[in-house]
Amino acid sequence: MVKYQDEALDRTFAALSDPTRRALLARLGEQRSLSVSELAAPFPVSLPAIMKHLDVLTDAGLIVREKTGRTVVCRLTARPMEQAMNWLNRYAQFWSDNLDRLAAFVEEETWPPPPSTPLNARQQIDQASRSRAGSARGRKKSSPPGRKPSS
Amino acid sequence: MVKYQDEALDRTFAALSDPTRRALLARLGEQRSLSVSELAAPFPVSLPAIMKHLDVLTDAGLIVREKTGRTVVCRLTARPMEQAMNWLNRYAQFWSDNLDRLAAFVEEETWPPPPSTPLNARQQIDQASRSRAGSARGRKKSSPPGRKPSS
DNA sequence: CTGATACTTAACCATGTGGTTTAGTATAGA
DNA sequence: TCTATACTAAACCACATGGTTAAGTATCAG
Repeated sequence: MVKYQDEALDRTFAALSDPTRRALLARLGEQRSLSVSELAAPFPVSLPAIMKHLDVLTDAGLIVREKTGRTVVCRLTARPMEQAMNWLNRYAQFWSDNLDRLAAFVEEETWPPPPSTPLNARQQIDQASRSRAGSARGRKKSSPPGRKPSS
Repeated sequence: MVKYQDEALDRTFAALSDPTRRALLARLGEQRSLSVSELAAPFPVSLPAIMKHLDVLTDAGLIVREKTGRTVVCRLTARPMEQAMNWLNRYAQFWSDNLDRLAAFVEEETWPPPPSTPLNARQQIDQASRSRAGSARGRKKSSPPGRKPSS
């Protein structure tokens, strides 16, 4: 039943797992619509390589392409991203919960400084993620208000 | 500079792109700690196959394994998930923004019926996506923008 | 018509992924 | 000590991925 969603998630996460593709999406996020060659220009790989990435993104439903004359412009679509977000959100509090227990010995690592946290979009989302956002980065942080799910 | 993060995202998204691995994570979310064989039991694949999945998850930093005697238990860690969330969040409104412009002709597609909308997490997100959420699943069957490759 | 531009297809290659079976190591228990 | 249990390692396979080069096809500009 939830199978279609499942496959959509597969493709979405798989599509997002490549830095080139994430960069492509990011550019489309800023420019809203770019031709294939404009899109490909900044990357050090061949056009066909970019084409394949665009195929993957199209396949995942993350972008659409429309041809006008001989040029093809790409634009973002959002639904799959949403699904991905939903999946992550669904388990978010479980993770934060576990994180608290693990925090002790996982808190080393090589993290770069808080990277801009650029958008206000964060504000909406933060309502859902604050509970762990705090504990995860600023560890220490006593038990977050997040509810204890199991047991 | 942001390179480490980048690779971490690669691995995180890649790890999440497999349904078996998502299911493993989900179970760990509910049980908090399970042995390798307990973890593997419900799945129709061989133990070594599960082992490989666990390798991938470990590699992505999504779980940790600790050995006690001859059994190995797995637990979740949360940071990579957070990063993934952050990445998605960062672009969330760009997408919804673009989606609004696209809504018109993207509203076909083959999406399954509104599937349970399981968590309240959705409510927060909806603030960002509502505007298109409605129009997006109208499903009207116009011209499928899905690529017409040949000819 | 000619040629450049914009994209697509095809063929190929190296590597990675998800799975198998088979064999191994290590610990718990009789 | 012997054996079952719990996990790991190795070798192999089919197929997907990310890249290449080279050869199309289609459209716009002269």
